[in-house]
Amino acid sequence: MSADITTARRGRPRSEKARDAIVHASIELLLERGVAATTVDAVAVAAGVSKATIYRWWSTKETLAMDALYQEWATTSPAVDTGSVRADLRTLLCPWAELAARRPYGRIIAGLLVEVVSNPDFALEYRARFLEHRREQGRVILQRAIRRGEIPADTPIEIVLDMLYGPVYHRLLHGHAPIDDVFVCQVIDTVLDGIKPDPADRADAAS
Amino acid sequence: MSADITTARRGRPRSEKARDAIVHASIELLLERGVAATTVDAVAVAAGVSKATIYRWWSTKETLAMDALYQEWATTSPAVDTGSVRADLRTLLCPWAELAARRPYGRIIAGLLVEVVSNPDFALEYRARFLEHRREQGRVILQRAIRRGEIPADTPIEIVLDMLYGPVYHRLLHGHAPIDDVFVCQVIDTVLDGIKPDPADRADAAS
Amino acid sequence: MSADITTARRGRPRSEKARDAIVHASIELLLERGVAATTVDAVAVAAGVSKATIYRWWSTKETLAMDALYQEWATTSPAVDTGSVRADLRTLLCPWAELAARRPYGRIIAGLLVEVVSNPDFALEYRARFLEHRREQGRVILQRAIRRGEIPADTPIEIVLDMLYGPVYHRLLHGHAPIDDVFVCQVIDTVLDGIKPDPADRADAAS
Amino acid sequence: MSADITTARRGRPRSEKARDAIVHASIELLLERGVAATTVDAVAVAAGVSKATIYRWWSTKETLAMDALYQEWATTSPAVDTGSVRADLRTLLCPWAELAARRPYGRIIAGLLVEVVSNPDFALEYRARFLEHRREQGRVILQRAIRRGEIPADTPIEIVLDMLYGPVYHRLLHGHAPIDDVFVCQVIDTVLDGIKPDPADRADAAS
DNA sequence: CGGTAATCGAGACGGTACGTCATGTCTTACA
DNA sequence: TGTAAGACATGACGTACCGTCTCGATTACCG
Repeated sequence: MSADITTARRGRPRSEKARDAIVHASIELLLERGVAATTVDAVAVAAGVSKATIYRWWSTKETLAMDALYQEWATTSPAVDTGSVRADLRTLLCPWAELAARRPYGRIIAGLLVEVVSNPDFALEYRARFLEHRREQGRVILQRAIRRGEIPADTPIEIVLDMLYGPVYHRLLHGHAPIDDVFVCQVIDTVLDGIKPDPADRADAAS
Repeated sequence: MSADITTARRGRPRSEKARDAIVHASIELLLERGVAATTVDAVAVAAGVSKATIYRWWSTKETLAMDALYQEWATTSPAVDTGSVRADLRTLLCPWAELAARRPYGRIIAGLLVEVVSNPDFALEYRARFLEHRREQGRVILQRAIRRGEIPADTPIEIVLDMLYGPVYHRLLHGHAPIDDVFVCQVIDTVLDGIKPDPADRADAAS
Repeated sequence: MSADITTARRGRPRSEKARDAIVHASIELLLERGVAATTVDAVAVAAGVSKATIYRWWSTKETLAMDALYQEWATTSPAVDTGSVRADLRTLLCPWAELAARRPYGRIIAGLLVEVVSNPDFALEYRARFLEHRREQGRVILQRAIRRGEIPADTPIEIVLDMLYGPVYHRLLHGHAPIDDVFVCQVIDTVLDGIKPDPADRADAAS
Repeated sequence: MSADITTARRGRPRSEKARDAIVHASIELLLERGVAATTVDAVAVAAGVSKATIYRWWSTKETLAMDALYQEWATTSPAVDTGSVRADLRTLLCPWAELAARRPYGRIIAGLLVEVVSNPDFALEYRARFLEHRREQGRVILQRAIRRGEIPADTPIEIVLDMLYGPVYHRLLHGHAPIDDVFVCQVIDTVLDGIKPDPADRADAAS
């Protein structure tokens, strides 16, 4: 990942100032206009940088958009152990949902999803950086809950994760309803209540 | 809404053959390549139609993509009354999920969402045609379930709808896991079980 | 040219009103914008006529422009016999030059010449209607002058005609200098004086 | 006018190879088809160049056509002093007329005149490059002839120039007769003889 | 402290799709 | 059959963006 500190690199070193300016300009333009309407030329101008410098470090506009989004999106609240699943999940999801709602990140995510659904390599990279990291934190919480006996041992964890993140992404991308704490808490509650049901109610589920 | 049957329309009438060819060619190209990589020229050639004819009826590529997707997507299974919520929801969601999984519709939807998150007018139209119609059917089912006493009267219906559709869209757009009947049924079961919880478990929910 | 009055033509007869409106609208638009910038649609709208009606009677825009120009341009002052070549030529050329100078006919002529230099059939038609008619009148004057003994019998008539019309067209098309009576008369005088020179001056012409 | 030799020019320098290829391809296509039928796309393909590169340097097709024509047309025979007006004018006009007759330059000129008669700015530029340069050489010859006493001091030089160039352009654009040395020499002779007439013949000219 | 080498800015380049526009044809219903 | 209305195929237009490239200038290290 990081260059060997003893390996001296020849030539002029990469300008960190330029990198920061590019990522910063990108995120602003992307949030304002979305991926499609953000041109690399515009980023270059806004960052006070040459277009060649951008393409030297990012092979496509989407790769740059991914890095730019990651910069903001990766503020990871560690999966703290509060003692209860419910609180753990709230601690995990609420700050993230708040972040998602604060600015139109949906514009960038939608643009990246276009690439995800068509470009398998990009999809791998995208999921690793934006989905898997957060899912892993949820997974830890759920497994801890199993150990604690809060939820059944046969809980379908992957599906539960989709039920926690899916509704938030749904509103983020479609914009038909707001993403607020009430919404997130209700989702968490319903999921948690749903995975430890009263057996008596499930009589008709077998049909 | 309907044209006056006695009012003769002047001029050459619109070619329905051309319209069909355009929509057909579009859906094929869109599924194959996605919205961004589908060019209007390519649609025109594939449909054996002039580019001008396309632009006469669809102002943007996204509008055309919406119409093309709608053609396939709008196969509405009416919200039949099977007698139980669980079966009603399965009848509603399973065929739709199967359809969604059969071909890469995610490619088109992602392309349309790009427009949705940036263009409010388009978003209204999109939601009316692709979200609201299906949500309304789910709403009917849930309200019937309330009348039957299967679920509480204070069930937060809109959130429940997001919990039913959101996870499916999540997998459709991110492609991290398959959309099969097991998944859809599990989502339905968890949601239904979650909205009629044992009151005793909710002690900490009030905080 | 004209339809046989005894031949009964089936169906609706051609609308002379439409023909006039088309030619009239054409000439106005052509003078205002030139041939290239005048669209057939615009002519149709201005004439209150269908585009199909225009194409029924004129196969191309240029053909229509030719007819429209001819309408105005064909005001033929008959080659009157005043008794002297000089006066005959003035009577022939001055009114025509005045007409040419009154409105920007050069715009239409330039547009037609584009077709002339590339389309031999059009060139034949154009020359027959716009050049040959006027040249013939000049030819008659010059031949009369030969019979009268005003100019030599071996006068190269075709070249003389080019020397009379060429300078006027030159100014008409290039617009570098005005076309007025002084100019036209000077051209006539110089040509007439040039074709009956003092033989003594031509000593070096043989080299 | 000339760039400061010490001022280093930033960025990739303009490709002279591309410029030459564009002008070359243009002149060939223009001569073959005329201005209207020459598409910028065709020029780009023939020159092995991007369309954007053409539009970067030439704002319109006509501007490009002007540059392309100028490349060939600007072969200036300097106004040599042979000792007699007649020979001077022949030396000036005959090679030019030969050039004009060799290939269908009329096709290009007609196309440019369309712009000349409608676009005043273009007209200025066109006249400066294609008319004025040659007229100036004729002017020099005629003024030298006045000093020598070969022609009257009050010779209307501008009109004489129109009488020398006009007939050639007339045949070039209308194509009704060939442009050969006999024609050009006859024009020169007639004009020269016409501007030093026998005063006795001009009796009726004053009216 | 001068050479080497990678970076940077500027901006021209080939390529490709865009959405518009004009031409000339065709298809209706009406006169 | 001629006409108005207007949809149609064709194809060029001029613009815009992408990602590559070629310059001269800059900035480190390395010898």
